[in-house]
Amino acid sequence: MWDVSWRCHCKMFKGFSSVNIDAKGRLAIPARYRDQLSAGDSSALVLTLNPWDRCLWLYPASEWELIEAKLQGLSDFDHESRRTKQIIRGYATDCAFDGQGRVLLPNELRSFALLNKRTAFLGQGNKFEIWDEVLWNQQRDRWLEGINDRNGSGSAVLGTLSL
Amino acid sequence: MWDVSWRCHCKMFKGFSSVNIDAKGRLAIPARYRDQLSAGDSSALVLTLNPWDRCLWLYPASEWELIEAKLQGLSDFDHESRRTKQIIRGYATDCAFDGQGRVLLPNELRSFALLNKRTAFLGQGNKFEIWDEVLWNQQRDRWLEGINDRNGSGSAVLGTLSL
DNA sequence: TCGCTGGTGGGAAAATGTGGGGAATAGTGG
DNA sequence: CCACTATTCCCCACATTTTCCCACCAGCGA
Repeated sequence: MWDVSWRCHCKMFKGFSSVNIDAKGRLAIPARYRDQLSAGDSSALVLTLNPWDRCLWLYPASEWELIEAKLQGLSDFDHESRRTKQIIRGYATDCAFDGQGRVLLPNELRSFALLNKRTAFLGQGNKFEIWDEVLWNQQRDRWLEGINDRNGSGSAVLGTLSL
Repeated sequence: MWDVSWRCHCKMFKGFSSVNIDAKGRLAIPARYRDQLSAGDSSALVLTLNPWDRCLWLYPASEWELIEAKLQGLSDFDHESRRTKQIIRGYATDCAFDGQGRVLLPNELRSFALLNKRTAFLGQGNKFEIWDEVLWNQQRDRWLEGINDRNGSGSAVLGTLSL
């Protein structure tokens, strides 16, 4: 059995940025994240699909190692696990940013996530999520509306959450 | 399972202040809170949105760590949990105050909370809430009017509360 | 009245976002 | 195997935004 459970990392990514993808398909990483992402010397990044949402995930290479290990541990006999592995690993792409701190998004990934120009860039703990901005706003608003309706009846998970 | 349950903190924030946001989007933190907020040396703060109301939350960085830990514990396989993480973490923004004790509110957050100039600044235990003043007054009045109707029938949660 | 503290405004330097040219590389077909 | 095309990469230059800092005003207590 594998035990690549969650570790405490110095830095968790968080925060929202509205960024543009230029005509060449380059996405400018907000400057405040660049140091964290290129941990030390290597500016190696891994870009892949989010298996649950129409968006991309961007990992620093060091974090990706852990994901890779976790995937390794998933059984091939379980249909769900097999698909997850295939998607996440199958579309994982090495990338790095250029002198201006931009990464070139491969066409396949860009079209999967329906990315055009206006793009939402979200810190999500060990990774970043990259959404088409319109799509992201829709998701967010739907959730925010829903959360009030669910109030009281609330979900089991969130019912106990005190923020 | 995580057990980051509620702890007793030295200081709980409370109290109301009416503040202005200037033309550059800077909010002046009332001076009496500054020492508490910048616990010791670090003036690090985290600003995010309140998922239940149209207002912002301002945490001292140390408090945010606890929230971060709670979010970390939520599973990615549960849809509801995933959204919660995405929203709260996705909009969490590091900030700090400048030499004059002001914080710059990111545009995204300011427009989410419909903030203009007149702003209500409310101590809420481990955090502050930042409301558009008009909106806050409306919410408050509506609540105060409604509470008479609810008397007796009351909510299950509040039913047991003795103040 | 003076001096202090807290709130407000704004200017200028520095950092960041954006576009695009052209060399290098990879991919394609004859 | 070569030539041609398309893509990727790396660099420079410019416009804009952000950040930092200084100056001012208003209120309060001594």
